[in-house]
Amino acid sequence: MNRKTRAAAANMNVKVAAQKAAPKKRRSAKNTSRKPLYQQVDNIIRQRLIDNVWVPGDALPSEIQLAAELKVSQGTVRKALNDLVAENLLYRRQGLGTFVSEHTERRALFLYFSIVGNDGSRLLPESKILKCAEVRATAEEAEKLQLEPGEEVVRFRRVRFFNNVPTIMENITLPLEHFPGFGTDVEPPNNLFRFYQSNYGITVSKAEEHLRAVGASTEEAEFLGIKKGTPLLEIERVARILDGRPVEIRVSHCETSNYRYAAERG
Amino acid sequence: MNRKTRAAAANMNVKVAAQKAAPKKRRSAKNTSRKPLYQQVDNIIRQRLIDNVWVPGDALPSEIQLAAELKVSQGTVRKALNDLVAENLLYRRQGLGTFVSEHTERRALFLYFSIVGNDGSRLLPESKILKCAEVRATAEEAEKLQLEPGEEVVRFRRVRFFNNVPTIMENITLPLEHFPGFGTDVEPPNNLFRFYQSNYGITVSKAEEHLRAVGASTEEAEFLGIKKGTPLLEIERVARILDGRPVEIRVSHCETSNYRYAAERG
DNA sequence: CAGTGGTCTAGACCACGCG
DNA sequence: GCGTGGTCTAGACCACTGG
Repeated sequence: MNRKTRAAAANMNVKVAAQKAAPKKRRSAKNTSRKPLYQQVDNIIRQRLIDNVWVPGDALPSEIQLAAELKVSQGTVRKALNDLVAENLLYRRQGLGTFVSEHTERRALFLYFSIVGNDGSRLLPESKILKCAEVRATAEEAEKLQLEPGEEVVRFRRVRFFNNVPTIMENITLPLEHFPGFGTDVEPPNNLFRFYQSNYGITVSKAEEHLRAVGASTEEAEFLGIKKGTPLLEIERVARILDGRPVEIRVSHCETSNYRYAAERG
Repeated sequence: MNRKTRAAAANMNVKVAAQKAAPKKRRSAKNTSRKPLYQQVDNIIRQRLIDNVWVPGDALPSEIQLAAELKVSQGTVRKALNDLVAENLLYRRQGLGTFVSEHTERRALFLYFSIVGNDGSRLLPESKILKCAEVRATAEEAEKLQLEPGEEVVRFRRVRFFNNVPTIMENITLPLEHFPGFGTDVEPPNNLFRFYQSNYGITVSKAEEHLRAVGASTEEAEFLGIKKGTPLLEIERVARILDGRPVEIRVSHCETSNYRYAAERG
């Protein structure tokens, strides 16, 4: 349902910091704040993304318009925008404009799903939810989600399939505060990040993953059709929104005889 | 021993592509090649790094000097340099200059070693080599190292310790062609990438990693003090040099009850 | 065609590191 | 003080997109 609380915004005091060069004349006041102009511009735009002044899919004003509004040169705006593009928050298309990134299927697949076939092929799994409940956060969950101990969370478990072969067992924990009605009012779909975005206005922008090897539990062995104790790849992920606040914990156990977790370094 | 074959270089025909604007006058020939100027500059610098015209630790000429040499504006050189900095090939220090990146302990730790403690702490393991031999590449090794099947490689096995606790078992394979005398003339040290760089002029610049869960072999169980079949985290890594050619395969099996593999996404 | 981002230039001043 | 990279501006032209 609903979407974007779209802040009242845009009535903010524009004017970035201080004045720049009057190329041939005297210098006047210097940059009063400490940060470079383009970082201030970056922060203003970033804050507008956080405040949903512009939501995923929207086009931003053109460089020239932003430059005029913020009283800086086009080049300074460009640098700020390019930094945001490098962070995957925006993308630009020549001749069209600058847009807020969305969690498309493709984006989810390449940016937040690291499991590939043994040959390197990428495919998105299907999902089946096993159970779902509103419960109190454990101490560990509360710490990772920056909640008070005992605060309410939604916790659910699902199994994921590649070509109808069960391969991954997942536990997902969400702070109930940010996801009212989750799992009771509506059935969560396969692509959760897009769901968070379209239904709760919550855009995941980065995540940390920690991996280890564990043995399959009795339940996992049953679902995955393997022996108890079979080595599984555990991926624990904490996903964060634009301002860095954590909004999801996901612990996945993957059967890796036919799949791999892929990463690049350097 | 030795280092840098430092190409004869620098006698190359400078002059990037075509001529730029004479701001107020007529336009002349356009950019004859297809690529943007700054990419051509990037490629020239990149090639000089590949050719060891500049070796790790060296300072590059200043932006102004490069701009003059290549007949482009300082801004164009700057963009090319910043792109290379973003790839970790160079680094810049205000007031000092632009330098070629080295494989320092710190760089190795943060860029190419992903194992952290359960609390997120980073520490470098010690190593003990178990065996080392020059052998023929298997079909799989040959394919991953882009060699002809049966070509000679150096293969060695080592165990790695955190605080004297054996935690990781590794198999490493190198093409003998690039590493003459490896493991016979000299004992390979703990930090291999720096060793490759200082002794063979080979700089690893990126790597792909593939992870899965496996059970400990009899030998691994013995060395790591665990039961056979205990789940271990397998990290298979192919390391590449500047021009993309693979130079090392490393397969690590990590005992992850006290350690994690850490990654960031997004 | 007008409007967008992409490239390129020229030149100014700032901040830093070192002698 | 001088040379380095870092920031910022102004303005030109190119390349792509859409109506």
